[in-house]
Amino acid sequence: MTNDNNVLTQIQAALPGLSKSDNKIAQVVLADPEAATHASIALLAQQANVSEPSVNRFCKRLGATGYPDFKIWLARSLVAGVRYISQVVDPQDTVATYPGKLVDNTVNALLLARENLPLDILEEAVTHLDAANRIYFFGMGTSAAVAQDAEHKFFRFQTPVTTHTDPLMLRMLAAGGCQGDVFVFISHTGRTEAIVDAAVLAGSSGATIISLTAQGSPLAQASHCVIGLEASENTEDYLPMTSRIVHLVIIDILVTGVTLKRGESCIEHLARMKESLLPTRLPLNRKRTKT
Amino acid sequence: MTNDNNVLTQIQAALPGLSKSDNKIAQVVLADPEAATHASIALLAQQANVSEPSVNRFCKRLGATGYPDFKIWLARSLVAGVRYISQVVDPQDTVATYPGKLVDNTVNALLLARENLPLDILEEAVTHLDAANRIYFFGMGTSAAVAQDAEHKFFRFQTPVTTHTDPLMLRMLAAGGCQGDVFVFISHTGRTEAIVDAAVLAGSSGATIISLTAQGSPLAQASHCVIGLEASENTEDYLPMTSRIVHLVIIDILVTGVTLKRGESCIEHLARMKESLLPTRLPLNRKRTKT
DNA sequence: TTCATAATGAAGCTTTATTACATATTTAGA
DNA sequence: TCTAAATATGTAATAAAGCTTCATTATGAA
Repeated sequence: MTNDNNVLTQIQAALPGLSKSDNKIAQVVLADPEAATHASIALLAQQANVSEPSVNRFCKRLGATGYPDFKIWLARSLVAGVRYISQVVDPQDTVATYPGKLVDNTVNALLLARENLPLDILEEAVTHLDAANRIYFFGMGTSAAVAQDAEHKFFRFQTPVTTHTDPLMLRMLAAGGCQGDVFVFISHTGRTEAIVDAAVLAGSSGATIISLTAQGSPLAQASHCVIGLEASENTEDYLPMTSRIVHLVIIDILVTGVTLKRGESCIEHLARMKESLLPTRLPLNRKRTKT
Repeated sequence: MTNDNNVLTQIQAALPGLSKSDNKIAQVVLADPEAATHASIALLAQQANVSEPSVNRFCKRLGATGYPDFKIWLARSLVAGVRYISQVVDPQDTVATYPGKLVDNTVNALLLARENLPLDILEEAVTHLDAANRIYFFGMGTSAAVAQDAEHKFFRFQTPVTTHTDPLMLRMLAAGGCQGDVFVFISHTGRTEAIVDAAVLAGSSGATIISLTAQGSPLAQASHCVIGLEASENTEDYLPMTSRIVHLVIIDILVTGVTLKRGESCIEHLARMKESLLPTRLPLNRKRTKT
């Protein structure tokens, strides 16, 4: 198999340059990939009106070693009934269909991100964050919630952390940055003017600038350490959905990275913090009445 | 196959009651499911030190029609290299391993949630939110970020929305609730005292109480409409990670539900809001220098 | 200990997939 | 427009893989 291990998108991409027989096979597979995983080569050949060797050749051309191997790859492109292709919610959708689509899209975005995780850059970011004297998270709009989540996780380390959304605060803080400060800018588009301006300002202040944003965007260009993500296609029509989820998982990765770097003592510290919350919790299954 | 279409968890669950040979086969499969999907029945039998018919019987006992069918089910339990079983990050992990594990766990949590989406309750929640005169989101700790995200999405509808974390505010707002108010409580554990107290207070105020929390928790018991999620096992050791992601996707579902319910005019409204942000964005790829 | 029951493996059989080769189709050049 | 090479497709034989039957071995209850 090639580096793209999703057979369905691969078939779809190859569709234009396919021969007559291959095209017929592709149609049958795309029409019902689920069924194809259970069909024998004879059945699939019959459904596509081609010979069995044609099916075999089709599989090999796609990079599989043969038909059974192809079926395995195909099965892996179907996640528990999830089509590994982004699905757009449209007005015809009902409660029976759109929730699954939304989950599927999120899962797809995560799987895509997983394949393109920039491990070296993540490691670099972890090193910066671990060594930081002070960490600032900046995000606006949807990314404000991501920044808040990041703060909530990072404040558990001994390093001081703050989160800001006010553009004026951003400018002042950015201008006042110094060696040992780490600024983390979070922006899906990487084109929010206030964020980019602050990043540029911070760039000439001696602070380290990490950004969680779109590859190649103005924000990315203004950063020392870019955790760049491929923008997903058509799923962010009116509200950013999948991108913020991916950002949050990246935050998880950074937090975990710092935790691992600091070792045992840090884990004890985390355990103590968790313990501190116990008195705020009710026992499980104790029904509360009037208070 | 049975109703549980994840072979790995199924094997793990069946492990105790397995015969000697079956156990050996199960060990080999669990040790490297990826490899098992590519192995022939002869190879797998050899690796497990059992005969080929034993492998065949093992597959049938698990509900497959035979070995090839078993391999297909197995492949579907491995999503693009993702093990459909939660993996714990341990101190031996490096940057090459833990990021993938974290993504995998998140994907698994989402797929688990997808299979157990309470569609009728989601629809009910959408109906309440659509009809609300006023919406309040309450969440503390990690759930504060989820609540903020929810506010950021819901404020786009014409309904007034606010988010709060202050326990005193919670109590006052809850006590002052009235018909037409919708309170959305977000809590992973469902046992945060301040949240549960507020929910109980709000319960006798005429307002509608929706909660996004653990099934059967005290918070769930105090709510009219519980979007309950199965707590994931061992992945939330020191920091809540996957649960908040699932909550965010549920928020997406609720937002989308209300959008669909309101129809065309609402989409136009969303488009206008999106358009309003354009002036805050820099053009793509324009490099910023000093500002 | 003995008998019944379940588990396992060996050998042959069936199904399924692959290869080799022949035929048809397309494409490029004269 | 025709011809020749290259490519695509199908037929038939071959090889591989998986399955079934039955004999043997292990296990457990009386």
